[in-house]
Amino acid sequence: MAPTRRSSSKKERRQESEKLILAAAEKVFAEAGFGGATMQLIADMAGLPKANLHYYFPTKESLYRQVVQNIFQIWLQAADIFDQADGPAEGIGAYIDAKMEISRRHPAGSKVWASEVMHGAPVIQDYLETTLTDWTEGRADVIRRWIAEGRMDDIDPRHLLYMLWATTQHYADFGHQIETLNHGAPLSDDQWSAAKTSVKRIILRGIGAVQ
Amino acid sequence: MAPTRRSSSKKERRQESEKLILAAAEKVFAEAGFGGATMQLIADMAGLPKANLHYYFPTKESLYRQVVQNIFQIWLQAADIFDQADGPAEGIGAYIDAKMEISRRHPAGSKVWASEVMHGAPVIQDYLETTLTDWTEGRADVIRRWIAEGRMDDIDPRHLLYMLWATTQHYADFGHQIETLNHGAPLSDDQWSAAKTSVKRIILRGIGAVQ
DNA sequence: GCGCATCCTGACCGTATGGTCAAATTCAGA
DNA sequence: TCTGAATTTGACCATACGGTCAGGATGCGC
Repeated sequence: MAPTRRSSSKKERRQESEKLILAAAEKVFAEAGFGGATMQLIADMAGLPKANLHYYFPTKESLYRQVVQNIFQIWLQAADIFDQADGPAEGIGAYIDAKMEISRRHPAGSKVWASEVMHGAPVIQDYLETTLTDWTEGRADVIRRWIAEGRMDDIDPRHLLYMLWATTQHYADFGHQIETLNHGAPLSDDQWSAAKTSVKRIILRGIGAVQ
Repeated sequence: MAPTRRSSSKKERRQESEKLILAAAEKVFAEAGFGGATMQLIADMAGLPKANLHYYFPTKESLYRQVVQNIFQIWLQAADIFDQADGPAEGIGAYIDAKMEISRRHPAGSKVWASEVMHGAPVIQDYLETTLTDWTEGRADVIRRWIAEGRMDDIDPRHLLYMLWATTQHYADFGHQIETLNHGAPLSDDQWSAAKTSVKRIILRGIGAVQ
């Protein structure tokens, strides 16, 4: 009745190892890119011998694929907010908040995703064509409904979505540049808050959803 | 009096060779990242033997550095428009147009720049700290003046600039994603035009520079 | 035509990388 | 305590990469 020790079953330990490796891999892939990352570096960051990585993930590419997929999941979750809102000011505002928070808490993931897409999405092209396409069209419909209801200006939903993605992810992907322009210091709580406010204000007023 | 042959002096030929190599390098670095790019690939794309590359550029890093610097120059040139304008609607509008055009005509360069910054700007950190910092502060002053003159709302100039960069460069850096969401086709002339219009409309109204 | 500097390139080298493997270790279940 | 499956790991391998170099080709100035 008590085959579980203090903390872990066999499966749990396996999942923990995978999680540890994936976290290290995300960092290294973000910092060096797929080509610049080495299994040795990831192993060192995870505090494991290199051969152990290949026990859990047979190839570098399979490890990378898993990292990218995990990021994509986080992306999609944050997007649910969009639907639960009943108007553009609330929905898009909450979406901006959520994506800014991801950029702040999960910058490495954002960079890996950006890198993957920039290089032509060699690994997750199928996701772009299926899940992302579906999601985008769904949200575009919501936006079109808002426009039809007169709750915002007549803006092309696609370009609005691109702007939302671009603006929020910029704070993660170009975080280093922003930090440099901030006298070398990471954005403070207040500065992050100001960033969110600025982005929301400009976009929501820009599409005629407020005022 | 006619030491120049049909087309080229010694120096001119050298410059042409360097240009050819730099063009190939930009493409390969954009597609594969610094780590994923190989001198052999660049050589093949330029139609030259690998050893020839090392004659013009001693190391991979020196070649990469040159590519990044060239992109930065194009960036800065486009920014002059900002100053020549006498108000935010005109100045920022023209800046958006210019940067969108660069994203369209020079996507590889934009990707290389994004990749460089995302990886912590190992090669052009000094540019960020000097030239880009100066440029940014100069433009922020212009924006503050416009605000003081009541020609636009009171927006933090930094976050406005980040939004301009993010939005315009997104069309280059995430061009593949945009293409996929456009049923696999590159944006047409009309779609590019619509993109520019959307971006300008949202931002200029968002900051209270028009209407 | 000659001499010299520039330019070009095939062959080569040391290193680092992704990946393999077989032997050692751990550990749940009987 | 015993057994077998899961896990861990140091040593190893083939390959690909950045970079070198010596020798050959080219073309300008005289």
